[in-house]
Amino acid sequence: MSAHRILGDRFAGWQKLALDSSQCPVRNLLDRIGDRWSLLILCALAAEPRRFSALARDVPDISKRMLTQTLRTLETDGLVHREVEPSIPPKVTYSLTPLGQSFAGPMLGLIDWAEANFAQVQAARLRFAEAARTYSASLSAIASPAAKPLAHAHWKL
Amino acid sequence: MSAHRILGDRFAGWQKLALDSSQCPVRNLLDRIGDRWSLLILCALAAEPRRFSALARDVPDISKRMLTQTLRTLETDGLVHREVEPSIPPKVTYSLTPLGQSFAGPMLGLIDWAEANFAQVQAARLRFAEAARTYSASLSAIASPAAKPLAHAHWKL
DNA sequence: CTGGATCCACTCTGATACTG
DNA sequence: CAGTATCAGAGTGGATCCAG
Repeated sequence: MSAHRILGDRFAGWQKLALDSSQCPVRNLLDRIGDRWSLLILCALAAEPRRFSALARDVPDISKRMLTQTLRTLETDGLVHREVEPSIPPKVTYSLTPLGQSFAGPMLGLIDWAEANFAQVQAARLRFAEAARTYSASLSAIASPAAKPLAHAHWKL
Repeated sequence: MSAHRILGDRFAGWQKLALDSSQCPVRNLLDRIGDRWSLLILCALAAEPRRFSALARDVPDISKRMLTQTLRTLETDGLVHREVEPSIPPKVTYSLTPLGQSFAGPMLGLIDWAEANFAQVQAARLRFAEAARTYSASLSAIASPAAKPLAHAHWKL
């Protein structure tokens, strides 16, 4: 039985719960990793535990604000451990918890798919853009001669 | 070799590309599935091809606006196929493309993890909330007697 | 060094009304 | 039925300045 059939069967069971976002595991998960930075930080920490400033360097273009915020959320959810060494200046080291490491498997699956199929996605986008261009060109080509023939035009596209 | 180590090794290779969001497969993928509805719609379509109004019924609380927009994006990326039957009233059926079906595997991995570990995440949140409550209580307890002792207090937490 | 606080711009989303 | 158009509100992320 293929994966997409299993997935479909699974879906039916959610419909009652999905109404309540806080009770749906999938919605909850997406609220966390669906942002711009969580996955990237998780990947960085999977490589090795890092200090705050090391993360700021290695995760491109993230601001301190978002780094702090994202780390705090991941810590709250038990995916990341925060270790404070009370020296001056302070050293704070972040690492993956066992729970965080267990997430690496599914995450890797997702990443593999993304890398393997990115070219196809890009190709699909190009096809779509080309189709839209051709369509609008055909529209403007017949715009002057007649006005009414355009009715329902997009139904037939 | 464990998944989180492999993931870490992978991360190093991105750092040059991750600067350019449009060239990073992972960033691109997140831009799509990171929203509220894409994954839910993909799951619904994995069960079986559906018409627009059927999707609107089965995906809880989605507005027509977001349904249209999300489907269009998924179609642009080549994950969803849009079939128009030019009758009156029109019938539009959406289904997964082969590319969309191939995504079901990684997606299922993610969902399995979410369902298996949701309880742990919730527990972690409770622990965190409790810790915060205890901490702020201890703060207010010593707030009156002395003002200075609070310095660096959160370092020691 | 590791953040917290504030202000601002932008995006995402939903509600409503209209069209072919 | 299957959308599109427009508006308004909430949420998100960034820049900057400040503090322990």
